[in-house]
Amino acid sequence: MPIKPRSPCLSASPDAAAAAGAAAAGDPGAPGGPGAAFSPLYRQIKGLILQSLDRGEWKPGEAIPSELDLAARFKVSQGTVRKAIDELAADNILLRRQGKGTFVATHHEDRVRFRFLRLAPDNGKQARSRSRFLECRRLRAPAEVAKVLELRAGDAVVLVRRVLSFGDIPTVIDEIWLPGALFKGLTAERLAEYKGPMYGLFESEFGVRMIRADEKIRAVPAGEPEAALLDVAPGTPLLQVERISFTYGDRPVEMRRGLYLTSHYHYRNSLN
Amino acid sequence: MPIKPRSPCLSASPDAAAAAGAAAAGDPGAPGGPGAAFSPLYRQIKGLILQSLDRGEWKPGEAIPSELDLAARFKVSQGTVRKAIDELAADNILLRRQGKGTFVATHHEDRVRFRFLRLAPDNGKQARSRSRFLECRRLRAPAEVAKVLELRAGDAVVLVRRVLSFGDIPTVIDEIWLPGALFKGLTAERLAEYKGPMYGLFESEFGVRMIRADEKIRAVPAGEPEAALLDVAPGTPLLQVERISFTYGDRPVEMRRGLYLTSHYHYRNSLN
DNA sequence: TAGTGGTCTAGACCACATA
DNA sequence: ATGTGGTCTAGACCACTAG
Repeated sequence: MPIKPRSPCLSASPDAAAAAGAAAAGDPGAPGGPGAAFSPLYRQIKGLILQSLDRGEWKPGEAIPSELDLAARFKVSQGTVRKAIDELAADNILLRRQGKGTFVATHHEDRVRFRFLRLAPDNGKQARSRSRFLECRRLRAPAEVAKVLELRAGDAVVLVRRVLSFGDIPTVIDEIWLPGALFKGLTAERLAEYKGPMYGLFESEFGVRMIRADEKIRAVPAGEPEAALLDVAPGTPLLQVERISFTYGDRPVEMRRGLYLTSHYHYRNSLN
Repeated sequence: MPIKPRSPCLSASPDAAAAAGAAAAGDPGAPGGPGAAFSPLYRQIKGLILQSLDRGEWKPGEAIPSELDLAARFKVSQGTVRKAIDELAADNILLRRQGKGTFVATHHEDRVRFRFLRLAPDNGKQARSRSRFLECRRLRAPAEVAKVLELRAGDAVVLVRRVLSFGDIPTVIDEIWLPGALFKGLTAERLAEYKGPMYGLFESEFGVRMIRADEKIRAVPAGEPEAALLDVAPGTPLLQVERISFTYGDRPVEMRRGLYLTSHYHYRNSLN
C-alpha cells in the first residue's frame, strides 16, 4: 500500500487535518487499490462542495457560505477551503465577489452566455438574437445519441430544432438532443415563451446546469433544407459544430449539432 | 489619491513588503494617475519574472531559480513567489515539476504543440505530419498585415506558404506573415531542414516564443489554386482559420491564415 | 541525503460592500 | 462597524527526484 488514505472531514484525532492525505473526490482516480493517486485535502473539499452544488444545496445565483463557515463545517483551515474555491472559480463554477461573497455561477448573464456561443460579428456590432423553434418532440434515442448521452438504446430523448437569427438574418440552425428523463415537460411553447438564453431555462426550469462542453468543428456544404432555412444557395459552406455538454461529475446532458452561416460572423477562439 | 503605491522590491523600510500595494506590472492598468488599479505584490513579481523571461535570462526548456531563491531575490515570502508562478503555470508559460523545479515552457514537446494545432483525426489515429514549403520571401507589409503586426506600412515582413500533410494526404494550407525585423535569415531551406514544429524553430533560432493566439474561424469554398493543392474540387468547403499570435507583453508576432480540409479531421475545442 | 515543489495551518492586515 | 473575499507572511511537514 503505497499511499495511506485517511478519513476526510470525519477526522479521528483532533490534529488529523494537518498533513492529511485523503481519498480522491472528483478526480479520475481509481478505487482504493494499489495505484490510487494521492489527492490533497483541498481537492476533497472541492469534491464535497461540488456534491453540494450537484444536489442543489445552493442554487445558481445564490451565495454559498463564507470561507470561514465552510472551513468550520469541513474542519479545515480557511486557506484550504480557499484553494478549493479557487479551482472552482477557475472552472467558472463559482464566482467570487470581493466584499460580497462567493456565488454559484448562472447562465442568466451575458458574460456566461458568450462562453458557450462563440459566434461573433465581423464588425463589432452585436445584433439582437432571436430563436425560432421548428420542432420539439420526444422520441426514442437513436444509437449514436444514446451512446453519447450514456443512455440505453431506446431511452426517451427530446429533440429540439431551431433557427437562431441575428438582427433578422438567420444564422444558426441547431439540432439539440436532451435526455428525456431530465427534461420532462419541455415543449416548443415553453421554449418560445422563455426570455433569455436556453441554458438559463434548462438551469431554472429543469435544474440542469451546463458546466463544460467539447466541440468538433468542420466545414460542410449546405443541404437543400438547411440552405432554405438560412436563405442561401445549396452547397454554401457552413460551419458544423458538434457539441457535447456536461454537468457536474462530467455527466453528458446535451448533444447538439449546429450549422453556422459565417459570411458575417465568425467563430472566435483563444489558444492559451 | 485613492491608492498608495509603494516601491516594489526596492522596499525602503525593512517591513515594507507586508501589505504592500504595488504599481501594476503586466496588467492593463492605467498609468499612475487617479483610477490606477490596485495591483498586489504577487502580480508585480509575476511581471518581473515575465520581464526576465522576455529578455532571455532563462531560456525555454531551462529551469528557473527555485521558489526560495526567487523569494530572496525579490525580498518577499515564498508564498508570494509561489502565487506568481501559479499564474504563469496556468498561462502555460512555466511548467512545474515536483521534485525537479520550475521550467520555461517550450514548443519542443507534442504536449505544447497540440495547444496550437487543434486539428484532430476523426478516428483517433494521429498520422505523421509533413510540411512542404511553397515559398518563403521577404516583402513590404501590406496595409492589413502591418496593422495587425503593429508595424509601419511598408516595413519588411516574411511571407511563408506551406502545405501540411497527414500521412501523405494534404490537409492544411498555411499562409504565414512574420515581422521581417525578428526573422532575419529565415529561408525555405531552413524551414525544410528543420525537424519538429515550426514554433520550435522560431523559438530556438529566432528567440521568438509564441505565448497565446486568437483565432477567427469561418467556412469558405476552396478556390482554384487551393483546391489543386489539397486535391479536391473547387468549391469544396474548407475551414478558414485566421490566427494572430502573441509573445510576451501581448506583442503580435505572427499573422496566419490557414485553410483546413475537414473531411477526415476536425477542429477540436473545449468550452469551460 | 538534500533539494525542489506541494500542502496545510495560523494569524495579521488590506480592500470592498453593506448597514 | 461588521462581514466578506484578497494578500502576505512564517513555519511545519509531505511527496517527488536525483546524486
